[in-house]
Amino acid sequence: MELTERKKQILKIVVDSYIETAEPMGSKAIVERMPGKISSATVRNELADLTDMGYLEQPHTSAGRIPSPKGYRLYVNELMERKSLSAEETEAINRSLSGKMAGMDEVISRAGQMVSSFVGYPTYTVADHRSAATVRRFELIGVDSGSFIAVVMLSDSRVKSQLMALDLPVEQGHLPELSHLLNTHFAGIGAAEMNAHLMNLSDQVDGNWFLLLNRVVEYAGELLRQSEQQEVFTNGASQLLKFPEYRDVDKAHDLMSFMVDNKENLPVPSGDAPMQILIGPENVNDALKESSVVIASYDIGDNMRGLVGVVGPTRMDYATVAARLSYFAESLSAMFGKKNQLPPKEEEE
Amino acid sequence: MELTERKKQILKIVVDSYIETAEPMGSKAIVERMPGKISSATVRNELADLTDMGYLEQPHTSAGRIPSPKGYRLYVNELMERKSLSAEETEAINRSLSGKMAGMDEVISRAGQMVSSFVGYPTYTVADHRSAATVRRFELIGVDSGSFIAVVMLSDSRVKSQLMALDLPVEQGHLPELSHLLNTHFAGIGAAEMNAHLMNLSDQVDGNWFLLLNRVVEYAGELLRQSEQQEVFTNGASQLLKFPEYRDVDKAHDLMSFMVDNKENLPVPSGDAPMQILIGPENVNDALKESSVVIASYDIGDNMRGLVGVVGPTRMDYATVAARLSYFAESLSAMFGKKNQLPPKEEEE
DNA sequence: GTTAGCACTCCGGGAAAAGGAGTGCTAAAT
DNA sequence: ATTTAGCACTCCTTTTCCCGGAGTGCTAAC
Repeated sequence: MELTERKKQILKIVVDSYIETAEPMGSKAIVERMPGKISSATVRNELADLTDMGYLEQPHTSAGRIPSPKGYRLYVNELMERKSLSAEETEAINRSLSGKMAGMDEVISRAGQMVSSFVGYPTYTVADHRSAATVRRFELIGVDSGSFIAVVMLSDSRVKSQLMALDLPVEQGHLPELSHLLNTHFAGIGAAEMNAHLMNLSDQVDGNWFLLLNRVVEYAGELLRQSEQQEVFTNGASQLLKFPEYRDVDKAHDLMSFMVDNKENLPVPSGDAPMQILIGPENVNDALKESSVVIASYDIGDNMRGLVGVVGPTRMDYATVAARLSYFAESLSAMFGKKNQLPPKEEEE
Repeated sequence: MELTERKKQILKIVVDSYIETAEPMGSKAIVERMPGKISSATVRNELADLTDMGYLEQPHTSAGRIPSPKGYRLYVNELMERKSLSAEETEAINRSLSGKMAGMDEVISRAGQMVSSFVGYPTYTVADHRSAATVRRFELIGVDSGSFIAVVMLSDSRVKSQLMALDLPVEQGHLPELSHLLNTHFAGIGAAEMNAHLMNLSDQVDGNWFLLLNRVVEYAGELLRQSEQQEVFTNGASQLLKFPEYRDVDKAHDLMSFMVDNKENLPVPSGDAPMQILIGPENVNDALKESSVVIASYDIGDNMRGLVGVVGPTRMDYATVAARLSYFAESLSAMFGKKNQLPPKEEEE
């Protein structure tokens, strides 16, 4: 059977309507939205065909039609109108992006929140380190006789620091030497190798020094492990409750706790496409089989990519989500990808 | 009318039962739990009295009784058994606390998660700065000709740092001098005064230097404003869905989105008590009128207190929550309050 | 003060009935 | 060959009604 233009037109009407109302659509309602004159009986024939072909489904014998995953897929690939954002929308997104963000860490964690409130669905974010992070530079700053600040600059240009105190006296004069030691032995290597190097040093340096070095290296190792860990953050899970498909508290609870407790299993993009849409059963994970996910990634320089995913019912408003999400991703890429690792210079306020 | 011992005993049974089952309790069921022999008719008389006195309520004429907020209040103040934790429970809590936590920031944000998973209710956390934060020390570290690291140590011992790049050349040799300038002019003062001081400097120092200083001071100011902002974090909101009182999706949604969008209005402790319980209508906020909140605070040194609140239905298991929460708060205080501002030294793993 | 007995209330669940939206099919029209 | 009108039929949804049970409040006796 052939997928005529008219069939596509009808399919699009059904999907658009179902996305909006979450109600099955019948032949009469379709006629009203069709251009030209056509009878409901004709539409019914077309609907029967579309159902045979697998693009539509019938909740029960005498109900209207709703889109099947296959129907959504066709809709997303061919039928849906690529929306462009209105001036107000781009303006609003720009405004939310222009707020103060102290560093990339914050960008990543905030991006999810911002996207979630803009698209009206829950989101999740991941910082994707293309290559394993290493320490680019150590620096020790003396504070007083018992404590010092360890500053660690990572290969992805993040800088982390922490006050450290030791029970033994920290001789300020030696800190530059110790920094140098750290930089020569522990810069540019992975967390795993650090421990080995540390062992080697254990009998080469003074015991007190070793304790201090050990402490700093442990801290650095922790940072590296953290960044390899690809922590996932979720935002706005409660937005799910707005949708009738999650009026069933158990369904809502299942998905929400999946998003919280099983974050690691949320999908990540498989190809290189800037945006990816996974519809219902296309998701490998059971908990997502009745939901859809839209994933976009953005560049934040230094071999890092941010990833933000939008989760919603299969009846998600793909056109709007895709438009907003891609604008977001592009804006973020523009802000961070270009001027490598620099925070945005904000003029306003 | 007088509140006899027997009335209290009955009240306690009703509250205990209702907390467990969420079902109204009738006179027969009460008799089964009463020691000694007593008839259901007698219990009914007592129930009628307790209802008159406002400690119990009747969902409808021919249903059993449920506790009123006043009943919960009495229960919490006098009746409930102060539970002590089992060895397994303290062990589990200790284990969760012993994990790596890189700094106080992380402690605060993790505490909420840990408590939430331990008590089985959603939580929120606030970092409460007793006194306004200031910068204790600035330090600039040269990286290359165009960039440097700004390290800012705050009065609460947090250390923050960020890589900064400027369009103008950063002369490494001048950084110590600039650090000194920052420390003499901007240490120990609030964010507001910083701007004034900056103005004064604008014509005293070289233009390029000023740009650099400006950048660092702006960063520091942002950090100070952030810490004054008392950001609230919420955790585990989805746990609400477990409770029958939130099977009504709208109620769940109301409370959940309140916890997310109106975080700032979540209650903070009013007195000095280590723990505070707000029951139903005792909450000023409408969204919480049918829920209860248990708040505890813990000491994390340097004039800072962490605050963690547990949110649940009025039928919350106060005894267990209070026991676990106070153990948590005490443990955290012990870890951080004592050895001022130091991260826990973890031996294991 | 306590208890047995009893009439009464009201909720909750299940069955039956009514209503309605929508379909599929047939046969006629284009 | 496609489109259309007509109609019987299906099945969901809502409403109504009925019944059983849990629990109460009251009265009268202990």
